[in-house]
Amino acid sequence: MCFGGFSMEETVVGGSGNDGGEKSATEKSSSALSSSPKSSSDPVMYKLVRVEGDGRFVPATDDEVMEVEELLEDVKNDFSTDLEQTKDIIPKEGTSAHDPKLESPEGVLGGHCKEVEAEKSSSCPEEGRSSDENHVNQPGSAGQCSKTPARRNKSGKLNAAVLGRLKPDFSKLRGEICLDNLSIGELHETFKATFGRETSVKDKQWLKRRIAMGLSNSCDASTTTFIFKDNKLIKKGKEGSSKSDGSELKEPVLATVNDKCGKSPIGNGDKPEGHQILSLKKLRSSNISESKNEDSFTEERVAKRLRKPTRRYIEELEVESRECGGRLVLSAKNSGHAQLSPRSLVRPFQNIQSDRKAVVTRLDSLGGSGVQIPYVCRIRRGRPRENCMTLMEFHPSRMSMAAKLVKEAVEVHASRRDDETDNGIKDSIAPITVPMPIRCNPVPEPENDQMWPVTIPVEQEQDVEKVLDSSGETCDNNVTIVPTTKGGMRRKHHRAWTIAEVMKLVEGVARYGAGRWSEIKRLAFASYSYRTSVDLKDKWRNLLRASFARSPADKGMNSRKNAATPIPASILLRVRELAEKQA
DNA sequence: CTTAGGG
DNA sequence: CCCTAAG
Repeated sequence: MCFGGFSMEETVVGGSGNDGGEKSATEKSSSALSSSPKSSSDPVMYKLVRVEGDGRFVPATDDEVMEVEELLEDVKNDFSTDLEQTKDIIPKEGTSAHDPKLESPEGVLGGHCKEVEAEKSSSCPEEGRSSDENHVNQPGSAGQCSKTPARRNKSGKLNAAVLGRLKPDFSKLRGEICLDNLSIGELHETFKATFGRETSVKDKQWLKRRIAMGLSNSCDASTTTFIFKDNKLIKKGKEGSSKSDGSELKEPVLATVNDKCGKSPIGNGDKPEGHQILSLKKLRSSNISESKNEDSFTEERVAKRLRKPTRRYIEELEVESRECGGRLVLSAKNSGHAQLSPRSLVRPFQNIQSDRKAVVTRLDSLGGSGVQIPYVCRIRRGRPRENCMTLMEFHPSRMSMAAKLVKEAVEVHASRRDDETDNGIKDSIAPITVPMPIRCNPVPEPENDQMWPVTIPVEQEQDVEKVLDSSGETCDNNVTIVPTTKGGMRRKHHRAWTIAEVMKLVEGVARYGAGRWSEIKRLAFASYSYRTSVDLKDKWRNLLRASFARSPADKGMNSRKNAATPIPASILLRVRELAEKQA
């Protein structure tokens, strides 16, 4: 679980999001910092402190304490071991890990805790490992790559624990895992520990793949140099492809995955926005490679998937992910919220700010508004005009309503800008204001269907069309939901063609020729920003069909009530002429 | 991005 | 109407 990061230390950090520019964070520190790893049964006391920019610990305020209290309350019993490890996640100046557990022969774990600090600002895997040399005080530590994953998994486990109030079973995640030998129940446990959520899937194979991928999903598998073999991660390539050495494979099952990936996508401390975005890229790809097509998944496949999945693929993935308690960004985040606190839903934006790691966000600067929105893939690129009602109907999922609304708001915003550009209308756009309470009123006016108090210019052409539109089909309220295969749903916004539009289209075809759709759109359809060139083409196709089909004889179609714009025969005739002329 | 064609 | 493969 490399996103929706909600590890203990992060939670605490988030709880004190009152750093007014001052780089400070609140973290808890263990009063038993020096305790040995085996003393996990010892009573441990935790004190909430803020870490100032210089590393000093400052006692937390009462508010801060209260912020985290209930969280800790719920989980502290489960964290006898977790907290033990957390202490090494919380970097402390000059503290070196004495934990023998943390000093594996490879120095894998010993080094990483230092790196955490510097990782805050380190960069993307493709750019190579960040060379924040100043922080690595670990002589003879193993390759940098191997450190991070170890931490990641550790954090991942913490996340899982906090998110799902689950007791992570580290023994299952530590060391080599032979998923083959696990029973369904054990697989479920492992799954739980890996993803922080339950699963009811009984399919052993599926579980194994999920878990395997889950453990390796922190980066795009295609960029790794590891492959799966017998449910173990094996480094492929020159350096000992499948050493039976064992020592090399012990920890690596968890720790090797990120060879090239570098740092953990999980948030540490104050992360620059850029970092989040980069992480998200990884998240997306990992999501993609993680699920779907489970059946055709093979070991090598991890490294094989190079082609960027199509949008539809992603959508379907989203659906699937939802169905099985998905790990997709939003779903996962939301499920986490649901379990964490109902307040989350009430104040989504505060959460974004205070629990930055819990809500995967990106900074969106559409219209210069600079809104921080939950990261979602924009499925719609064209005309995202769905109003709230249809939206809600469409997404009965656990996807956070707030997230959806914000998403749509931004999309609408974006589309509006497109429209303006199309029409050459320039106007300043008011900053998006996202209402905290979720209220949606169906707005009939199509060009005003954004549900946000956003000031946006209205094209005057709309009024023109309203006049011309005999059928009164001006609003695209009629966004129908069409079922797709795979059981998913897809929005289909329909906007009936008016006679005026058809006439313009015919005229455009006559003038510019069929096929020059972009020309026609630009010159004859400048007013109708919602008609794309593809729409024109489709409509023309339909017109052709209609004109040729109906000309021989006006057959029984008449009885049918053609409420939707019965195209006048004259136009049809014209269409036929044009078609023959061009053919 | 545009066009063409399938769904 | 939507999606995608080709220019």
